[in-house]
Amino acid sequence: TYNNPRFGLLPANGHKVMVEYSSPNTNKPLHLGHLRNNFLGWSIAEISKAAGNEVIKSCIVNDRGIHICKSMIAWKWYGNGETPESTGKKGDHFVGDFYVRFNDEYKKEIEDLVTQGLPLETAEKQAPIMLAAQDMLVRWEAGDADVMEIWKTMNGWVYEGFDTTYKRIGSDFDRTYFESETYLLGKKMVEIGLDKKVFLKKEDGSVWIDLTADGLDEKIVQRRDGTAVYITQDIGLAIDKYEEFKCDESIYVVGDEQNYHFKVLRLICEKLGLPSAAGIYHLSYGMVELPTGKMKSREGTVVDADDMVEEMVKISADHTRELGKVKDFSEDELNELYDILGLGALKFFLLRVDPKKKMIFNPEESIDFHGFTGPFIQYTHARIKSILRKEMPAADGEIGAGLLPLEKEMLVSIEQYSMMIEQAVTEHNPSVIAIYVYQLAKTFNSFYTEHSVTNAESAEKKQLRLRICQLTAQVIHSAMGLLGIRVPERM
RNA sequence: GGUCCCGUAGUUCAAUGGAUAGAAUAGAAGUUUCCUAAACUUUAGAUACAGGUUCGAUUCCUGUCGGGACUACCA
Repeated sequence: TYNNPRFGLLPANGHKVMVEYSSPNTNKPLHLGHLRNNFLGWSIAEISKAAGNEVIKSCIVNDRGIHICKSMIAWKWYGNGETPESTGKKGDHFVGDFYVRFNDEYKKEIEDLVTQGLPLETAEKQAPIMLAAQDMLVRWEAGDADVMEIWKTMNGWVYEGFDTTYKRIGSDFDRTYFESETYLLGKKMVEIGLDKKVFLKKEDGSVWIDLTADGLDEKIVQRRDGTAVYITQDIGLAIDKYEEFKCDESIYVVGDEQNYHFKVLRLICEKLGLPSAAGIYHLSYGMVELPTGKMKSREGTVVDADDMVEEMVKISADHTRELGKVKDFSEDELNELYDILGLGALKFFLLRVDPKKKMIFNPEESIDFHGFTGPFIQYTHARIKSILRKEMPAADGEIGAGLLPLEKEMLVSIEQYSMMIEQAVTEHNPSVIAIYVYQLAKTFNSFYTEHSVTNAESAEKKQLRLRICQLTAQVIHSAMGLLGIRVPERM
């Protein structure tokens, strides 16, 4: 029979898993790379839930550090009291512009110093704007009131911008951590590590760990001036997270450029004897690159996340209007459809490839709406729904004899769904789901062309095919849901 | 210099050491009196190079060439 299908509802694995993703910096807006990160993290979390795990989605906001001080100094020196409101800019873009400004001014200052006869290296260290940023970081860690006020104000602007973007792309978190809250615990661990002789203090006061015995180098964990570096806060965060949730596994969705960082982090946690060490898993995903190479914010070659989303929605709107199939939709219904299609195309594009591999995005060629794409699958769903609006299958039924090849293929394909979820969760790989649901839709389209449902040869055939339609629509809806992609009733 | 990753149709992506290396797109040729042609059908097109292990290599090993990441008192 074909009743009571299992839509990936696997017996509970019973693991408690934390998925950490997004990890934005509060000195610049999100870009295409963040979108891949967000979609991956969100999807991995949902797939893990479907496999029966308890999942906590978390985000670590890198809200402190020298890079944050850079945009703060630039705003203080060149901002003239401007705000996002006064300029009409989105908060994260507003602050990001000052980060760019810092680098421009820094570059100028270096050039000036070099023409004055200083060697480049010295010039880089002595440029006034850089010294000011470093000084500001020290004052930040000391809790200087003026610095804290600028910091809170500017970060507030950025969070407003991020919230808008997250809402737009459907990203959400159960728990948000702030580096400004975890770095102190990290610094405390530096003290403990020194006592345990895991870390060593050099003559100038900087603190290091010697990992040469593990095939790595020496790694700094605290600066000469006593301020924390990136890894310091990550040590604190690992403890914080474990204390709060006691997860079996902590998946960090972070780019492969940080492979070394996570090797070091895990080693340090092990050497400090932290119980969280064993569960650290770095889901190392490949960078999104342009045909010209890596995206670099300093060279203005980043693809902005907000722009990207709006571009995709616009293309889907143009395309929909051109086809003219939903002329009876209201303004709101149309806008919702454009969002569903535009974001669907974008998410599917980023999730259909193996996370481990870097991928190339060519801004000259817009993301496709035909073939191995989100809209292809969404279209298949809409077509099925069109049939089911006319008639639903009876509650029960038998497959009957004389199953045609495409009918059989559909039933087999539908059955495979739960296996695919299992594979996807084991491999931490949403592309398994994307490839599967594409194959399912593709097979359905052949089936649809070959066999009529409403005008089937017999009443039994009609029932069977209606049932196939219903099951296929349900699997598409569910599988696309695991990728964070909605499917329309009509398009 | 050291460590690691990558190189598959014009392009973007697939292939636990196994059969004729799969898709999509761009190209060529077709399919709408009948459930939505964002679809379907047909066609042409690729493993960087040279060795080695193996009954068998896109996959494993060595070398060459080409590309990238990391090796920061950046995050």
